[in-house]
Order: sequence, then structure tokens, then C-alpha cells
Amino acid sequence: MAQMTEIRRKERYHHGDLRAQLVEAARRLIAEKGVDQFSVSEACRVANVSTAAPYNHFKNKEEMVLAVALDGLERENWMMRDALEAAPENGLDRIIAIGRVYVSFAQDEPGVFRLIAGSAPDQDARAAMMQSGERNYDLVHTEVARYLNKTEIDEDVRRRALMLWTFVHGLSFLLIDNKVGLADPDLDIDGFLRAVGERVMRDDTV
Amino acid sequence: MAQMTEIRRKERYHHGDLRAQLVEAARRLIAEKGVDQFSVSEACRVANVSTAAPYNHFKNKEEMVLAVALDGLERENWMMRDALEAAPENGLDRIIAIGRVYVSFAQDEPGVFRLIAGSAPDQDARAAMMQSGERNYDLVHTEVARYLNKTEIDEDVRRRALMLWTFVHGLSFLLIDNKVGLADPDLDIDGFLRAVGERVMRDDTV
DNA sequence: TGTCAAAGTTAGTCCGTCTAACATATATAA
DNA sequence: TTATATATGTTAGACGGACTAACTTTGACA
Repeated sequence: MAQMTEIRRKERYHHGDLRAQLVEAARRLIAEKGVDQFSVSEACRVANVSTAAPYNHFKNKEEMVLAVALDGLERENWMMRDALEAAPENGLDRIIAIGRVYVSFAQDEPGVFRLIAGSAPDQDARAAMMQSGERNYDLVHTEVARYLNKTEIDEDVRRRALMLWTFVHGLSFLLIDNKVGLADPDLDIDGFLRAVGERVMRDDTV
Repeated sequence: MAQMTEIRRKERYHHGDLRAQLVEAARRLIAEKGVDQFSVSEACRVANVSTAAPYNHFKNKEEMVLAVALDGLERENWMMRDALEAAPENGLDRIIAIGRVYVSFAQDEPGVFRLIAGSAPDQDARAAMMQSGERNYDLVHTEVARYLNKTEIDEDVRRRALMLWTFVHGLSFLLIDNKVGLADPDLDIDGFLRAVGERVMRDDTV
């Protein structure tokens, strides 16, 4: 009995959870070298299966990549929630914390970040990405409203949230594409995030 | 004599300017369908040459794509200069005008914009892109300093310029990847740019 | 006018995506 | 327990794109 369970997956005809293994392999490979350099064949090599095997689980390469993107969005959501739990009850720090997660995720997994940032190929994929993305963006709305002592997400909240998103989105790309060095070789990212947060959240009725 | 010049390029063995034609074809194709879907073969079909022909002019596909990117940066530079000439002598409008060009370029040619935004593969390409990109970014520095009535580009100027860049960069991506609809279906881009410009350029010594 | 270099062409390799036909394991039903 | 259906693997191969090698055509210039 013990020996049965010891048999390596790759030595058996059926893997048991090839789908999950392929997504994991794809995630690692994409994180390493980006989507452009990623090939299904390579994921197969990693998972020790034939190049035809994935097509029992994914319609095509795009669908496989989509799975990686959705997984990324979910992990990002967890990280944002974690950051919020660790943040103080009130103040700008909560908003900055979310932004920091966004940028850090991009830096840690540029390939996956690009996937998430990019547009999905077909309608189903688009819908799935939107739904998952919206969950993350809701956190921003909530925190912006909280900071402004508002009970509902009104136009002003949405506008500021969009400014914040625009910012961290742009910063993420500039960082992972090595463009920041051109502008400011040793940028203090945390300080920059705070400065931007202050400007966006500042009361401008004055 | 007249007949000689009338002979279509594609009917002759040597094109005369295949390189330029290929870059133009690549530019159009990439603008239409993005780099991912672009193939050298297709550019060859458009230019009516064999699939081996390009390799007399480009080391590989990457080099061909790089040519399109550099061309894009140069055109962007022209557009920015044009916009500045049409803008008033002073005030925030000059800065907004540059930003508007940045975003419009992304919207008009998303594929080329992504190329410019992305990181180059090898060192030579990186250097070429940096040099060209720096020319465009200098315009921002100059205008920010001008707005602040400064004669030199100091730390404050650089910081604000980076904020502005980060913003239009992020906005461009959000727009071309259809993410803005998620946040604000009918965003007034010009108003948004102005609002951001004001926040970034506002005197904060108060 | 003859020769050389530039810039095309054809043919073919290699690699990746994806499909078709077949094989094997697992789950369910007799 | 055995039979069968289904899920999930495999191999073989079509197809397309990037790129190379060997060859051909053309234009430039001695």
C-alpha cells in the first residue's frame, strides 16, 4: 500500500492532476521568461508528459495562459487583504499598502503581471478576468471611501481610485521595463507612492 | 525611360528599398494586430518577397521589430513638438498637450506603443531605445521646469516629470487594454489629464 | 566589358501548436 | 467480479513560422 502512494506521478500513465501541474509549470516559466518566450511544449517537458496531453485540459495555449492570469489575480487579492490587515485602522497608509502590493507583485512576477494587465483574447476570458479584477479594484474603492469618511462610492471616490490605479499601473510597467532608470536611477518607491497618494487624496475644495 | 520607372518594384528582382518597405509593412501589421500576432512571413507577403529576403536587412525578427519601435519614437517626438508649437506660450496646457500626445499615440497605435513601452532584448537595442526615448522625455523636463519658472532641471522637476510620465503611461495601458471601462465607462480623458496635471504641478510648499 | 558585392531566390531544418487515431486506467453497472 | 464507457494519456503527423545554406540575378565600378 505504501509503495503504491510512493510511485511518482510521472511514472504512472495518468497523472491525477495534470491540469494543476501544468498551470504551476506555466506560472513558473512565464514568471521566469515572460509569455513571449513561454511554450506549451516546455511546460510539458517540466510536467513530463507528451506535447499533446495539455489539450485534454485546455482548448489551446491561450486558455492555459488565462488560467495562470486568473491564478495571479487571486493571489494578488490575498496579498492585498493581508496588507490591509497589517495596516493601521485609518489613514493614508491603508491606500499606500494596496498600491505597494500592486507594484511589488509586478516586480516579483513581471510575466504574470503583464498577463493580468493585458487584454484577454475572447469574450469568456475577458469576462473572467474582469470579474476577478473587479474584486481587487473594489478594495481600492472601499479604502478610498473610508479615507474620505464616505459611506458610498460616489463619483469623487471613483475618480480618485482611478487616479491611484493609473499611477501604480504606470509605475509597475516603468519599473519592470527598466524605464525608471532613465528618469531617476535610484527612485525611492515607497516615498514616491506616498507622495502620489497624498496628492491624489488631498482635499481640493480649498 | 519612362517605362523603366513604371516597372513595379515587386516585378523586379531587386526592390531598391526593401528594408524601408518591410519596416512599413511591419508597422502596419503590428499596429493592426499587435506584436504577438505579427510574423515576418506576413510582412514578406505584403512586400511580395520570399521569407528569406528580410535576413539581408535584419539580423532577426527582433531587429525588425526594433526598427518599428524606433520609428515610432521618432514620430512621437514630432507629434510632441507639433503639439507644443500649437500650445500657448505658458501655463499647464503645454504639459497637458505633451501628455495628450502620449496617450493618443498609444490609442492610435497600441501595438507600436507596447513596443516602445517594452524592454529591448539586447544591449544595443536597449541603448538605441533609451537614446530615442530620452529625447522625448527631455521635452517633459523642459516644460515642467518652464512651468515652475526654473532655469535648471533639478530634483523637484525630475520628480514631477516622473509622476506625469507614470500617469500617462499607466493611463495609456489601461485604455488600450480596455481596463478603464471597469473603473469608469465614460471617462473624460482630457479632463482627467488636466486634473492630474494640476495635482502634480501644484505648489506644495503651502 | 568583366568581375564583385549586394540583395534577391529556393530548399530545407528546427521548433512549436494543434489534431487524429489509438492506448490505458478508472469508475460504474451488470 | 467482470464488462464497458469515459477520462486522460500516447504517438504520428500536418502545418506554419524563424532562420540558414547554397545558389542566382542585378547593378556598380575598375
